[in-house]
Amino acid sequence: MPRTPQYRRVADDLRTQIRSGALPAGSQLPSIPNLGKQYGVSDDVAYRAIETLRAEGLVETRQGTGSFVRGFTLIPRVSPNRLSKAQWGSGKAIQDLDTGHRWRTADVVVSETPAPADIAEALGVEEGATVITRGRRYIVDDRPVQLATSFYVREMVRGTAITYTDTGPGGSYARLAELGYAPARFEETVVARAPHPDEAISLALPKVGGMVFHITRLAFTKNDRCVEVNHMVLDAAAYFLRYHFTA
Amino acid sequence: MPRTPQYRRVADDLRTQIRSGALPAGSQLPSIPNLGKQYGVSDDVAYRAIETLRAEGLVETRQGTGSFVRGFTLIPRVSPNRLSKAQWGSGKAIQDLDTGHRWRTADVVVSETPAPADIAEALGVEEGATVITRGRRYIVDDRPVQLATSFYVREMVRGTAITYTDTGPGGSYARLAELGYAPARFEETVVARAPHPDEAISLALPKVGGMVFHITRLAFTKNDRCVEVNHMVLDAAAYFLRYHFTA
DNA sequence: GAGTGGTCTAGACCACATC
DNA sequence: ATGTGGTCTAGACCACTCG
Repeated sequence: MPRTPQYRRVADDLRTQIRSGALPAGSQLPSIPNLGKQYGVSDDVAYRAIETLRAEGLVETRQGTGSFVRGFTLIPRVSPNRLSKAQWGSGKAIQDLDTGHRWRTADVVVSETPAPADIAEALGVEEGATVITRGRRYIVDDRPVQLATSFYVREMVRGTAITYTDTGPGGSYARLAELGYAPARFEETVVARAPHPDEAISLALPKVGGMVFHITRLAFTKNDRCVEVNHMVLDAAAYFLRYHFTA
Repeated sequence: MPRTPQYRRVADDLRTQIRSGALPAGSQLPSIPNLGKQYGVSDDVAYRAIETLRAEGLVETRQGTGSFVRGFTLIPRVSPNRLSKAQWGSGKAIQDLDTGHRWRTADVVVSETPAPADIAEALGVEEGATVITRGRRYIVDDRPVQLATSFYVREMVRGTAITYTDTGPGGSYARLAELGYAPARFEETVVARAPHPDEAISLALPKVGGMVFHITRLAFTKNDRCVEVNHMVLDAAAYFLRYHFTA
């Protein structure tokens, strides 16, 4: 008869209170010393109980302030729609489609770097060849939720607005289309993994238990030329992904 | 100057050894007491270092035996292909496509249950109406990696092979097609979350730090009738997902 | 039985946020 | 200054696995 550990008992009890609504979203949990007293356990056990809930994405902690019940609204990311030609063909930014949230981008940085092996292979250039990279961070409702880095073949995009921090109406796909490289199809690869330390900082993830979606998207022209590689790292607790396809 | 905690130093060092190949896949890590002595920290700190690596999916622990470096081969799950009509139209099982691994299913259980709200809404029946469920577990290379439960409208499939444990050549989609309900398009919704306790057991996930993909797939006929809801729970450390779509 | 992982305590100390 | 989270120790005890 494997008796359930104390930290689990505490976590289970708090989880029940959260799900039942007794502890509504945004409300503050009892402090760690208080939890310890309430349940008759040591502070360390109370800490680990909260750590467990944090790993489950139910609770969010602010240093020196307290732990709070998180809201559950996941951001939809509906793939075929957001990349449809109708979108970027007419000046709309991709993220305008992901409804009901206040978007903004930050820390846009464009640079030239040698291509890592996987990027080079996808883009069809030599490993170490110079490629253009566009990095940026997406912030939704004041919460950093996504990092993205796009890679382009330098000769293809040199001197266009893709190399500016503002790519202009319709974004980079509209610019690629103007160059005769309109994306026709996409391939996305999704893995879930723990964040790297720098990603954990940029996305304000908890030190333990945070997870990210790592999505790699390749954009191909109708001639099957790969014209963009986009590496995205999303806070997995903030998003759901939706895909459509036919039989 | 935020000095890095000890358990992190230990974890970082082990992680480096793993990535560098000094600790190859399958090899055993030093025991917790030994780690503590080596790094001059308490056993508890050594434990938490290993706990961190486990949360990152790098290490796997067997009770009373030791901790071991995990392998990295992810199972591909390529969605449009595996559900193409050509597949189930001609007697092939879906998983035959996911190459290079030894598949088998286990614990197939068919039953009739009252429909939960979300299922009922998707299938277009009353909440609580009786639906057919098909649960099963997928095992790859002797490792349980996926749970799946499909839901069907009872009146639609009663008396067909869908209600048997073996659905016959081409599987349930072939049977639906024979009934005039051939799936024409699919919608998949992906979230990453911590496993429920029962899922953690069925998938043999670590008690802390394990993550699952929860994928909900709806199958629609060409008349936009939803004929199947499929809930899948995948060990997120075992899979990568791939999707194709057009602009 | 000996070695392994897993849980727990009491108390200590640090870092951070708020007043 | 006080209260919050976060890390650490030394030692204890339990459960599991293997020989």
